Amino acid sequence: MEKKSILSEELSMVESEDPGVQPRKRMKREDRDREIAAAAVAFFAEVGFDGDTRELARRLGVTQSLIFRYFPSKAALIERVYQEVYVGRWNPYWETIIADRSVPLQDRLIRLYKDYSRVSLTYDWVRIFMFSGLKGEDINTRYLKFLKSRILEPIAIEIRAELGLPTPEELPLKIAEIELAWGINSRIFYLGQRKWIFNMPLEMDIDTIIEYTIITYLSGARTVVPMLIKQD
Amino acid sequence: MEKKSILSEELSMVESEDPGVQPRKRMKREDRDREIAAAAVAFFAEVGFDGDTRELARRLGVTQSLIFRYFPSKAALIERVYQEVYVGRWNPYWETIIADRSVPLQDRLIRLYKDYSRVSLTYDWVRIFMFSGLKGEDINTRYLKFLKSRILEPIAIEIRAELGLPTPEELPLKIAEIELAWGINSRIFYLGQRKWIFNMPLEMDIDTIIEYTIITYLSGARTVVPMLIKQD
DNA sequence: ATCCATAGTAATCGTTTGATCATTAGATGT
DNA sequence: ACATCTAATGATCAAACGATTACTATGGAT
Repeated sequence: MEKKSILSEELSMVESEDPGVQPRKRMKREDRDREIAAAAVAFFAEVGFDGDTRELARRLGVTQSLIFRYFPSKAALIERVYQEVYVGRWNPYWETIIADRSVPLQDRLIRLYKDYSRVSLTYDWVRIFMFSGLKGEDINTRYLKFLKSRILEPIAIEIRAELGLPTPEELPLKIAEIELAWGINSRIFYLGQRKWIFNMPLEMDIDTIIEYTIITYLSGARTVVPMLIKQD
Repeated sequence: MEKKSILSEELSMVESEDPGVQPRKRMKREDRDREIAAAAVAFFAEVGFDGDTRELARRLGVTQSLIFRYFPSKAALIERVYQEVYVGRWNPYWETIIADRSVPLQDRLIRLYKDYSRVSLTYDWVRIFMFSGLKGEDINTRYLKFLKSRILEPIAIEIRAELGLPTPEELPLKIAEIELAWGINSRIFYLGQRKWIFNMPLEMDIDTIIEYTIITYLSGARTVVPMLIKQD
């Protein structure tokens, strides 16, 4: 692919064979580390975790062996990608929005999901999430369990309060109530899948869809939740 | 892996090294073709399309080269998998359920999605759909466009009728109305993802969740649809 | 019983890919 | 200007993988 003659230094001022050939940048260990990690997120999000390290190196403008001087193995690099995406992008603020009863529930949910979608409806996030899930990584399971306890169950609790129904202390949350909250989440996440995986461009503004989604669900909840908490 | 001494024929009656070693089955071309295709669906659903043909052959109990005697390339085999899954499993009956106004809309939708879920919420289907989507195949886009025209838009039309609102001829369907139908679909499909990709076992019966989902959506639709068709 | 079309195999080729290691060169302190 | 530390390179290995080809053996027709 790339020719490197012995005369290359004589030609160094003239050579412009490739637009992306820097002479050889020497970066601080920490900076290069972050650069590789960031590029790996974008690269694996695009082609999946079977993407080869040579192509990743090419996009970084470095040699393939350099990647292995920063990460002991490809698996370790992928582990780092998970850290960047799952751990690094969680915003604890989301958890506080839900519980703030000085704001109407509908407004809270709309604000929450508009904000959440800024992170979880990005190209990188949606695709990494699916690639790692399909790979069988348990980090997805852990993430969703975390999401369930920090977002979905709180939503179910707030719907109880909104409808003037018993608190979870008085009457434990039914599984079906949590399923309802899963419903909101699945609706939103699927928008990202349509856009970033299935190549079905959304014909509406995402924020507007989120508004309709929340309104629809709250309206549905008013009918369904009183009904389902009466059952055994 | 597999030892084959010159004496193997002498031992042929005694040898039981592997439970799965048949002497060498000679099948009719058409049967073997279908067998390979079926095994390929299950295999690629499990490991993704980067799964190697040697492993697939091992599971079939044949040599790797045999696969290439039935399919000119791995890409052709994958194409066959798409045919099996996308084309082969669509049931035109679904389209007729929706339009049957002798049955209450809620019942029609529940019946439709219970039946649809028997196909599209299987291990193979969910995973093949995601793997091919992530691979960038346009068959997913085509499938979803088909689904939109055959299922989602009809649902939006029936909701209009149910609520005594103008027909699409009188007032064209709004994008937001179709989005609502996407909402039902995403909710259902996500159940399959939780179960078959994210390893989050569902704590409720799928059929029951489908019932609640339809009820919730119809209830939400009663509130939202009259609201959104009034807008410009 | 024999023939023969063809289902199936074994061996092998050329790439691709993760990983290793000896060597080169860029920045920093003195 | 020089020495030194180490970031970065280039060459290479071994295993994995898609694909090809020459050969083997099975079962139905005669």
